[in-house]
Amino acid sequence: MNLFTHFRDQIAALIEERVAAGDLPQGLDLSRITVEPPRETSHGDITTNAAMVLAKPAGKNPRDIAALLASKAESLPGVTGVEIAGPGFLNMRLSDDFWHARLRDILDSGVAYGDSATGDGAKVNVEYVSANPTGPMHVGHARGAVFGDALALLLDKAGFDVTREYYVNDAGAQVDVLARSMRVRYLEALGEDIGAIPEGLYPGDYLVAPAEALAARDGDKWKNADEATWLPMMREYSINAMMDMIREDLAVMGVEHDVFTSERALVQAGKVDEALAFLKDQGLIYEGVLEPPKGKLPDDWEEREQTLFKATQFGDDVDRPVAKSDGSWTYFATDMAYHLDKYRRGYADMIDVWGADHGGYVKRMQAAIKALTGGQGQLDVKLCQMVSLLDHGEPVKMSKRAGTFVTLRDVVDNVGKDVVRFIMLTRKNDAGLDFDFAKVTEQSKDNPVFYVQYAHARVNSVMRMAADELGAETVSIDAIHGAKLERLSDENELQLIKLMCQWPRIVESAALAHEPHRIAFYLGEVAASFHGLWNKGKDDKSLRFIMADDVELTLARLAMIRAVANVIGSGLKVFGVTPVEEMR
RNA sequence: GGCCCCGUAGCUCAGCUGGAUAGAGCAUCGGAUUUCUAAUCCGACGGUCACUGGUUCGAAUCCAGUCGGGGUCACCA
Repeated sequence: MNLFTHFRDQIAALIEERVAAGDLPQGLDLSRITVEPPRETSHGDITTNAAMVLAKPAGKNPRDIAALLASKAESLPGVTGVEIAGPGFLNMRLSDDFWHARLRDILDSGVAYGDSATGDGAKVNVEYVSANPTGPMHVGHARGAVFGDALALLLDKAGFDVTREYYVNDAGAQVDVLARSMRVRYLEALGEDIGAIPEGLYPGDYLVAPAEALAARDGDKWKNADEATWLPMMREYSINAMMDMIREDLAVMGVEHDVFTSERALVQAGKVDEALAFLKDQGLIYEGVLEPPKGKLPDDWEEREQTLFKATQFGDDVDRPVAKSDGSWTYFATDMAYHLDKYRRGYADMIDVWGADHGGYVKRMQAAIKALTGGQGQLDVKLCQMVSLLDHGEPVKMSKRAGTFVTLRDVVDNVGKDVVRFIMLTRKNDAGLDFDFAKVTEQSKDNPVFYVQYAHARVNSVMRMAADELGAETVSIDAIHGAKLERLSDENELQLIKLMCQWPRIVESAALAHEPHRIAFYLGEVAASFHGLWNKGKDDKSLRFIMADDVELTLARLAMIRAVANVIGSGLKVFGVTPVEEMR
């Protein structure tokens, strides 16, 4: 239960009552009314802006409206006090019983706590990674991969029907380059002296193994074949080999897609012709000459007639070319067809995760979707900024040529997938991110992964200790679930419970905003609150979780920290991070 | 030059899509603790939310412009 939406509904009902009673006018718009936790805890447990929002349309003073609602709000179940404050806030205090009941909810739900029906089963398509199938994944891809994956998990938790998709860019010129590079390695595998890899081909040694496998499978069958014969074959073979490699890299990170869509297949199925024909029918495709960009002119600028899409009609800055001079489609054209395809598969809601260097591409894609779906489809593009790899504050040098190229695999092998995933999600997607090998593996509170994981481990540690001290029977799961939660009356304990009760609300807002990083900050808060309580037990022995002479109180406290583990476990699950039981 | 993102404490960043006196962690300073519950704890200092206007009951948040940083800019994906 999201208690904030719960009380929002209650407040809305109160308002309807006043409307029925004639105290407030008909037809008020209640959509802007919010119920949220006040920033200042002295203002109570929940607060609503209802009176202020309604003041103008109702033609009344906000404090008068607040007064109108206050007396009724006082008798709502769970509410123990109501105050009117400031310009017309309605602040409410909730009973300890109410909070204990919410704690019970957390215990009963386990890591499913926070699951929400907000999405109402609506279909959402999240496209992420979509790296070119021309080599292994590097760290730059990792952020988008983790972000997209966590966003998908988050939307899923919030009740959306999510599909994770990977768009395979296997139609452009670069896969021909890949095929040619593979052929060189193939000849090498057959024992030929290939010398240096020719300029313009991919020199990476990741092609060696698949080329050897090909030579082992087919022998010298392709050695003297015509290009027209070997090129398509090499292309297909290489793409498959690279995609296998990419899938493996992703699997190491725990990233799995539901659907892989091939650009080449789209083109071959005529989807691009179809999309373009549709636009042409609407008069949105024309032959024309673009103005040169304002300011400095590219040196190789020449006036050129091309086939253009009227993107300007849908909010873009210039019209965009859809065909190359050799007659093939531009990337944009096939991408239009791809997004139309997604829309037709039932995804009016689309999310694309791209690198920030593709920012200039957003407007045209959104313009295209507007045109292709008659305004019915929606695309939110999440741009991920660069990750700087550091070690003890010093940049890790990355150079393909020098061979110090850091692959995703290297990083995961070094620090583990859980650390990579968590750290990648500790910043907003559109902000840069430092990934310092030394820092992210440090066991200190400066390290957010450690801090959060440690809280989870500490809960389990206390559980083990309780079993030792009091006997496993005494503190069994059943005993904990049957605990007398009303024994939790300390202010700090109640604060921790209240914080945990925000989890459903955090899930919903993060999901709707497409911002998984909020979860990382929230988990940090829960961990801090829990560690804080634990530390208080050092000074004040009566606050320790395990009170040997008061089993009833111990069980209540164990229930509380069990809930902490549930909330943290639930959050880590959204991140695709495995909670640890123990740290040694 | 056009467009997009960013600008919040000395540093690294939050700020719940418009709420009340703008928060946290480092760092600095001042105390506590001399040990075990498992990787110390508490407090203080610190702000023109880049700037200027606008929208309204109310703006760090939305809009316009200015300044500064980054990205990007016609057949590469």
